[in-house]
Amino acid sequence: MYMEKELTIQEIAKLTGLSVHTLRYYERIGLLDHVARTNSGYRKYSDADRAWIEFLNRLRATGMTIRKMQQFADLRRKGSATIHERRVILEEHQAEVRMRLLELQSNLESIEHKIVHYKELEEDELATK
Amino acid sequence: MYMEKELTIQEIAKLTGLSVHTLRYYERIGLLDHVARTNSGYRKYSDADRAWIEFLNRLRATGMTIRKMQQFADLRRKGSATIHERRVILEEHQAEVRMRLLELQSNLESIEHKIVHYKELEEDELATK
DNA sequence: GTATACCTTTGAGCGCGCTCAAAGGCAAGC
DNA sequence: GCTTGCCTTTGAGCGCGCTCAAAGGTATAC
Repeated sequence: MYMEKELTIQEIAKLTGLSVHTLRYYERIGLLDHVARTNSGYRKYSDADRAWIEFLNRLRATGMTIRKMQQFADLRRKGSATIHERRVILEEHQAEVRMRLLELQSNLESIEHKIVHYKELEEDELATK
Repeated sequence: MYMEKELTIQEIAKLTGLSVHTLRYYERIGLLDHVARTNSGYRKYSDADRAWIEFLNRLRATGMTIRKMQQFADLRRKGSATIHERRVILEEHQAEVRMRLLELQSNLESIEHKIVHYKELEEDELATK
């Protein structure tokens, strides 16, 4: 039988890149379901917890606000009846991220032009010395 | 002779997308050089001001912090002797933005996979009804 | 000349996403 | 059994990037 490894808060922090403070904070605000505890009250994280945290990390890394992630987590708690609603949220988010990517690329290009301009100025500087 | 149009704070706000509050704030913290005034003390923005603000906007849109922008603005005030230093800052920023772009694309792909997964779940749901 | 709609400055306040402090309990080593 | 270093909860604090409030001056219309 496959035994799931249970992780301490330190271990899950290391694996997910979140701080232990942030892990407790995310639980407090409902981003994570109430995490299982040992007899003495210490948190123990399951592989499912880990997968969910890593998904939250991707939402966060793409700029989703905590409020939106809370909405998503709430729907998830309600079960499979909310799958469509969750997909809609992700699709809206996807569209936003794609737009931001385009803008980012466009702004990056402008900055790259500026860099070229500075290079030319530096070369002129050298030429007249 | 080409006459430069001088713009009121409202006009420059509309053109650059910054609020009038933010324009005054940027000036206070040294992102903008002291802007010219009318006799009665009202700000009047030049085309050069406008170009600089639009450049700041691109730095901001690509995630440069205000502190970094202040450094850049300080170098700019010191004149052409700092061109090389400014280029270095922009190149470092460029590298960071490129990395963030890659991460963003990778995270977006994961989210897109999740969307596909949700679609499949929805179809299964329909099939069993 | 007065209403109203702008402008000025300075300093305070806010929303976000954490981050930390306080006070106390638990686990493992010696 | 005591030390060291972890864990718990609750509530306060912080840094960032604005955003607004207060108090007062100015410009234009009527």
